[in-house]
Amino acid sequence: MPELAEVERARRVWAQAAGMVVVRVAVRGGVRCLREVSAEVFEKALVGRELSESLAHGKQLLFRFGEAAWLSVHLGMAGRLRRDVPELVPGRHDHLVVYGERVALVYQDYRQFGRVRLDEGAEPPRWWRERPAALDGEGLTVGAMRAFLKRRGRAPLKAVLLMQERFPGIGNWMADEILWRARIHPAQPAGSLSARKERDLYAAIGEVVRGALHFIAGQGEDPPESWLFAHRWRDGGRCPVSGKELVRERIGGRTTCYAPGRQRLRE
DNA sequence: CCCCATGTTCGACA
DNA sequence: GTGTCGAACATGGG
Repeated sequence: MPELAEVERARRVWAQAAGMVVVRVAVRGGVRCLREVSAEVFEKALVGRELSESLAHGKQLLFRFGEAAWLSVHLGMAGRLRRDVPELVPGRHDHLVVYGERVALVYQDYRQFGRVRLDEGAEPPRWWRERPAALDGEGLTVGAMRAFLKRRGRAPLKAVLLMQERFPGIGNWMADEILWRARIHPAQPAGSLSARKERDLYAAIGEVVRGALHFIAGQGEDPPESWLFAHRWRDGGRCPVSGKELVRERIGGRTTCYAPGRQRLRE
């Protein structure tokens, strides 16, 4: 689930409990996603503190407890955040539960590709302060995008769009959606776009990001049938514009869906 | 049993 | 050093 819009949705789930005071923390020992942080460290940092801030950026989540404890969550491939009852007995995949009087905040992740960390300090951790420009609003400029594409000139665009250092929050389906909308073949080398195609790509990034946030984070529903999203995993799925059969192929190390004809490789 | 999965990282190799 | 690619991570579903 977790690309930028699902991550924002997850943020809102915990943010609903803003102000709750932590009474207890439960941690599953020895799980990969909690790595270096022990139960005692979580307890010491969180108990008695209130959930004071909830932030999301790209695929990163950051929750502040009290003044100086920062709990960060990356959902990996299968992580989810939920609220549950304060009597909750953690299930097999509930790796971290932060209990308040009236609610429990749960991090669950059956594949354990996610990651939870704890940082302390009056300011957000360094990695957060140095995060790349966001993709909604005016954060990413065409110039910055173009420079990045040139630097990764020979790599397929599909792979480049997945690079979080420049396109934070874009994942497999959003990258496909963006290229489909911009009518660019996913294997097109990043450095080979015409000025016009660069503008198309830039516009498509903005549209897909804003649309995904609107539908998924805002409304809590999937994007409409007019998006590639609704068709990409169906066998025999067809391009919602041309009606032609979609193709699935491995490009840039990931399964990629595109509409041949609409998205052609060019010189 | 085999293959696949909305992600990241690490080691091998050019 | 730079850049790319596949495997590995842990689990479940088809």
